[in-house]
Amino acid sequence: MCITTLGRDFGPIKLSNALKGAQAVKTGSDNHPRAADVIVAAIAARIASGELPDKHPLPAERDLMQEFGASRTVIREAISALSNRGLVESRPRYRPIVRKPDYETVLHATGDVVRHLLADSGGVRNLYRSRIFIERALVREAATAAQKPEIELLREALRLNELAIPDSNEFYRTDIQFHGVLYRMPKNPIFPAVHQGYTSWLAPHWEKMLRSPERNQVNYRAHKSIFDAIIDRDPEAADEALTNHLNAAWEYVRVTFELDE
Amino acid sequence: MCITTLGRDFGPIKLSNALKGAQAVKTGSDNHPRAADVIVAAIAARIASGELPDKHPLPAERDLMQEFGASRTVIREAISALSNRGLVESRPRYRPIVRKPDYETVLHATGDVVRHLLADSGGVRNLYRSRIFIERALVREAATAAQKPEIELLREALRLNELAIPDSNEFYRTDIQFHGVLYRMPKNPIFPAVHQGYTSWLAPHWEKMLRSPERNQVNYRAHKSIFDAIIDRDPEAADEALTNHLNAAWEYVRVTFELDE
DNA sequence: TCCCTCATTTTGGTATGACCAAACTTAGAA
DNA sequence: TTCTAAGTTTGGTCATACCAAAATGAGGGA
Repeated sequence: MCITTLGRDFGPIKLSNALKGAQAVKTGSDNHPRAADVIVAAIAARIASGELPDKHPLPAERDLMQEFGASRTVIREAISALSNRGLVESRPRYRPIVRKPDYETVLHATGDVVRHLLADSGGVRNLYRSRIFIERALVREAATAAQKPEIELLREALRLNELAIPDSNEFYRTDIQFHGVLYRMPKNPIFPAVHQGYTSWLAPHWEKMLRSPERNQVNYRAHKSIFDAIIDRDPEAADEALTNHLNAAWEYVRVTFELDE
Repeated sequence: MCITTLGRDFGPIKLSNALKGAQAVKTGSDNHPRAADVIVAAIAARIASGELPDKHPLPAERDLMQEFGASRTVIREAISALSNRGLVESRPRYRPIVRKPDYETVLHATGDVVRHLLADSGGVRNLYRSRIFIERALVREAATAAQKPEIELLREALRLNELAIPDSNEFYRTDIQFHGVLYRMPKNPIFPAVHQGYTSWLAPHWEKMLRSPERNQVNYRAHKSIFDAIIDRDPEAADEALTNHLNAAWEYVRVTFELDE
């Protein structure tokens, strides 16, 4: 049992200043001598080196505190930081899972902040405009340099999209897939990650939109004309088709949400 | 004074299961009934609403614990989370400063993870390739639709770049500025943020590279040909000039660091 | 023998309370 | 009035404790 005074610790104790400056040679960073940071760095290094393999659980907090000679408070703070940075994935009562970062992780970690940025309509608009910008470049590239296998992937995605016209949910899914093929064409893992970012960040707006086989039909035709322009090796036409398609979609969202511009 | 047993708390207590499920109606989220999350959300909301204005300090931890009726542990965890997400900026011993997120904040918050991704040469290459991809689209856009004021900005940046040829450090800076004008042209805050991401992430590689007035001269001429193509309204030429410029730069880095491909 | 159930042990989530040192505030000296 | 020193917050850290859910293991039924 523990018998203590109930008072808080607002009583200052004045025997300080004796051995000042001897505490933190740890971080090296000028302005961040936090103990947790060292641990974050150490664990991050282990993850990077593969010593803590992907998908494996982190050691127990109580083990870590022994290992690093730190209090549980600090360990938890470190784990929290790792989690927020996306290096580990921590569900509420489970062992945090190591997650070697990939570009999707980065996007995922930022998701929250981005959602904040989208609070005002201008944010959504900017994000969407950037998406148009990227995709225009993607279809141009596709029209210029797409190889047969990629074309076939796109054709297949288009076919599935057509089949899904009657089912709006399925159409939504295949729609994303179709655009996803575009993002995979440059064979650069960054682009699919960006695509996932776009779809997940814009999803709240898109999903609330009313859908219908008629709308789906319109969108499918847009996809088809993009595809046709690509196999025709006509970047200008592809660019224009894509631009029209996405602008029309934006217009639809704009009206639905009664945004300003 | 406090008289306690020295043993840790590994003694399990077995009178559980009685009032289970009565702890956390708070978060609403299925899998994250963490107390800290509620507080994070609450504070984040205040920041978004402007109740906690940008650049103002957060309330003291001890005040927050009263306000939310939570322990200091939880408050700290919440603040740590906010900090990692870039919503507040916390220097070691100072009051955390509220920081309304912008796109640069997002990039900044991810910086660490991205640096991890760049550990292997493939990461750098992918990032750089994505940069080429974006900038190609940017110069195309510029050549197609740039207005006079923007052209003048670009001209000025080019002029400063030329003046800086003898001074490699200055040249490096004006080089970045020149490209920066390109990123600002679409009038979308996302692009400058991306540009900053590129420059800061790639900086470790670029800065170590040996520079010389001769190299600067080459790069300046590349910038000039890009600029010329833009004022000629020739997207193809601009695209090609930019591609050559960045590929040459990559080649230079590749050789310097003896990367694989 | 194998699967399911239940008791036991770990382990994450949270709360207290305490102490230090650096930042902040303020009152008094120059 | 300005500078300085004392006093007061306040962030960083530690140690301890308890709860409840997850993980584990032992025993019983199919």
